[in-house]
Amino acid sequence: MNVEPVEIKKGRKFDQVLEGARQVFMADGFEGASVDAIARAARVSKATLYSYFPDKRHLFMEVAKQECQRQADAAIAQTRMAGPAREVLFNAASTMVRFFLSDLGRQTFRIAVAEAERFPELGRDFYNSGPTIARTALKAYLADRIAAGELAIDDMDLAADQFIELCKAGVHTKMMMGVKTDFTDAEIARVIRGAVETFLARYGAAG
Amino acid sequence: MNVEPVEIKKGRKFDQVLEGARQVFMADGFEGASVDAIARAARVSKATLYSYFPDKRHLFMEVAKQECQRQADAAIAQTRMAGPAREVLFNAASTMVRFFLSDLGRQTFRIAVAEAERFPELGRDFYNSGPTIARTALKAYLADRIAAGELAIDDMDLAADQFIELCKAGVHTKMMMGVKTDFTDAEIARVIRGAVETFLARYGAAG
DNA sequence: CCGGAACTGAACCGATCGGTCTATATTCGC
DNA sequence: GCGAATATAGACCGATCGGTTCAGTTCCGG
Repeated sequence: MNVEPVEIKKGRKFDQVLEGARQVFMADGFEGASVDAIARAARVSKATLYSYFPDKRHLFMEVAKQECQRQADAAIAQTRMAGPAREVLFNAASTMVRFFLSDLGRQTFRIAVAEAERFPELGRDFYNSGPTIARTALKAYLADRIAAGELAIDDMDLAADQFIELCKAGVHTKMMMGVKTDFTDAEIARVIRGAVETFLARYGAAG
Repeated sequence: MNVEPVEIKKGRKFDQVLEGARQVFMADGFEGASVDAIARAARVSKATLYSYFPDKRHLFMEVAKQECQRQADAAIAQTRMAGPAREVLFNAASTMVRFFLSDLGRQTFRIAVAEAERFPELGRDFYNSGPTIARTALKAYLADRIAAGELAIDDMDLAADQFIELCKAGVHTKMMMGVKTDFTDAEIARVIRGAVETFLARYGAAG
């Protein structure tokens, strides 16, 4: 009876390989990452690496998929989705903006966009594990507040997408193109407040 | 007496090279494009190509810069920036959304994001020739409507960025990640209307 | 402590790529 | 039509990369 019932994959260094690959892929992208560099980072021989994965592409896909799940879980756990709209939306916006601007968020987005054409299914996985999760959670909350009479929304899908997009205003594109990489708390707060205010101006159930 | 008085750069095939490079770079990105493929597309020998540009990197930068200028000019010429807010914003949103969703817009954005880390100055050039132009024009118009009493905006930079971002709601990320690549006119119209409505709900000078 | 599975490191392979070079051919000003 | 500038095709080079192979070493359950 094995203490570790998992480990379906045979081999001791499996996790090492994935972790090394994660580091190098996230830092250098798919093309930029060499298999030798990954093997080095994982402190594993190339032969071992290739005993787990048939090729570089599959290794990348595995890392990407795993990374998506990790992000989605973290994001969901972090945000409390109950209570008055202004406060909850503020927290949600805060979480989103800070994720967009984090190293992880930046690298993930960059890789997803850059590799989506090479790996069609990868883009879909990224999207469904990231934006879709946030959107679904947000929509559920919005429905709740509509029922509570606090919001009035005709097109919930559009509203959710607009809110997410508003959280990028002025910072996301700038960062993705390297124009500005560091933002002060004041700058971030401005974007967050602006997103919430604009969203509520449109969808708040004004008297 | 030459019919073509231009050709400041020495060499007859200069434009051919740039045009070929444009095609291949836009189709395959920086890494994906091989110099041989570019020479082939330009119907020029590699030696000729290298007589104009010291290396692949410089060639790419030149193409990128030129492409940015072309886009900015087209966008500005296309949009009429005068008159009532709802109508002008509708037109502006229409132009922006359709550019985002065009092949050119998609490829440009993808390359800018993918290569911004490798070429820091490239990202800046892209941004300053693209989003900045749109933002500046938009801000000028907004100022005009504020003076006319039609809009009330405290933070014009944020407002302009929000409007641009609203034009991406639900379509841009989806397309960049390959989740959905074709959009019906109805879907596009929905995003445009939504952007204008939300923007005006927040910034319209309500009675 | 044995035997087999897992791992190693490094050499190796074939392909691709960016870039150079050369010998020849074409163009163009004068 | 001459001579210089420019263009050509393609061989070539060195480097890198993904992936394989192999002889030897380490690990681990029984």
